[in-house]
Amino acid sequence: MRYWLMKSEPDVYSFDHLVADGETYWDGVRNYQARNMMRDDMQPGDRVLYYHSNTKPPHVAAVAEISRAGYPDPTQFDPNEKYFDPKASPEKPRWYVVDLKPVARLKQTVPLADLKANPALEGMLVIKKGQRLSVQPVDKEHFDAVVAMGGGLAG
DNA sequence: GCCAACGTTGGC
DNA sequence: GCCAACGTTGGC
Repeated sequence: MRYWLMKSEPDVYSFDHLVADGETYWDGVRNYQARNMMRDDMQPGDRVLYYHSNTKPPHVAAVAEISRAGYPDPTQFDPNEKYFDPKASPEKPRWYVVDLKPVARLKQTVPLADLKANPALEGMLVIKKGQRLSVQPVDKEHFDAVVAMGGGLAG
């Protein structure tokens, strides 16, 4: 099993929204590095730190789980979609999604500043300056440390 | 609102 | 194939 961090702007798609939906496909990723991870590396059962970006403060909010491995992003084929890609076709898809379902909130959210302040998280991608990848691999040790910083899983 | 970081595009 | 221009991300 692998561990990941996925960023979402809470105004766009918060963890609460995921809970309300029960499950979602993670559409709209248009970055090749992130695409490759979703297409090639993510497997059902993998655990995900659900990170809220572009909010004050940015923070890890919850844990989610991959519920379906990578498959072509349906939004790339639809001209009415924001994420339509004219260079993609069902025969030659460019972009991939995974399905995600909620596991649980952390008892307390963990702000980015706290992640940066924890020496045990040295090397974690999300705390690096200029790191914009919206899907990132996370070491198990780092994953467990972040969950512990959040007081464990709620409920 | 600013701007650093960085990925992508397109002219040459 | 280089690289300048441009667009986006996302913290601050």
